[in-house]
Amino acid sequence: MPDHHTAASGLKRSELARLTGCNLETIRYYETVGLMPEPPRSPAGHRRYGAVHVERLGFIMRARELGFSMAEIRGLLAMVDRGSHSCAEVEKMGRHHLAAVRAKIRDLQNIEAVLAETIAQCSGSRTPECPLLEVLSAPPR
Amino acid sequence: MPDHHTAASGLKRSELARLTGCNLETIRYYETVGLMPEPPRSPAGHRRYGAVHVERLGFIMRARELGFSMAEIRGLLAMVDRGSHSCAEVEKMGRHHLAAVRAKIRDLQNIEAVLAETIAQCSGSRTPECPLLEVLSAPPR
DNA sequence: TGTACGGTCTGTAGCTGCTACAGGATCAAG
DNA sequence: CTTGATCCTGTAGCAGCTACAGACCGTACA
Repeated sequence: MPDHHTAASGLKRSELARLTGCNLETIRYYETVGLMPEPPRSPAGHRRYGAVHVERLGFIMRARELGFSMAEIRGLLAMVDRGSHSCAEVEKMGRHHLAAVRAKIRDLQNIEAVLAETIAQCSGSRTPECPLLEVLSAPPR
Repeated sequence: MPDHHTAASGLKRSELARLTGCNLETIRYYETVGLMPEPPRSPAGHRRYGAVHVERLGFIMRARELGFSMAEIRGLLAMVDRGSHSCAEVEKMGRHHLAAVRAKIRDLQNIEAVLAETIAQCSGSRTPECPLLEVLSAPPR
């Protein structure tokens, strides 16, 4: 069997990308901004990733999926690295982010209500002018 | 009475900003990207805005508040300018945008659920490790 | 008339979180 | 040994602004 890359040699960037589902270029981006550690290089200068990098990238991607900003992720990773992460500190960040998410949901729900209401008036198509354009054109009373 | 700016002379940029609540620099930005028309200039090259610009900027700001993208606003403004805007076309854009808003709400609600659930486990603080960090560290099963 | 202070002008760089090239080096298969 | 895929770096672009530098301008006060 073709055992190209042993544990010692490590994964190529494209392999890490496939494995994690992360975009190829995004990996390099995470390295340049310091979220991902710079991996060791092959003699020719090619990146060789290990299990550490797979885990780290997974962490970052899950955090991104939960909407954490890069700055927040940096903070989370720092706590992980320190090892002695106080759960309270992590929880605080989590609560803070949760509040932001809820605020965003409320904003969008307001938008949704206005849009839905306005468009509902539209659908009769009996009205002479377009209600949506009227809402946008009118000063907010 | 100090009638500085008559209808003929027009508003300064800072006045338009104050009047509409729009950021000063943003007005120039909207001009460079073609959302706002270039205003006439005073002999010294200073912008002089009229009622047209006040209305236009209001339209843009209300559309932005409803979450329309610049491209969409460009489309809406084009319809307004054509005058012969088919309400059906506007409605279609509106519905499309509404769908996008609802999708975003759903995404955020999923995030909210995961975060809230995880953090709830946190608050006991009896657990040895932080549940949020565990969720982020664990592969998605 | 001078001068001080603020407003306005332009161009350009920065922000977030990526994505997409160009142009060169390198690797792996045939 | 050649070909094609992959890798490398640096750089520019996207949305939607925001902020600064450095040069003008315009007005109030003395």
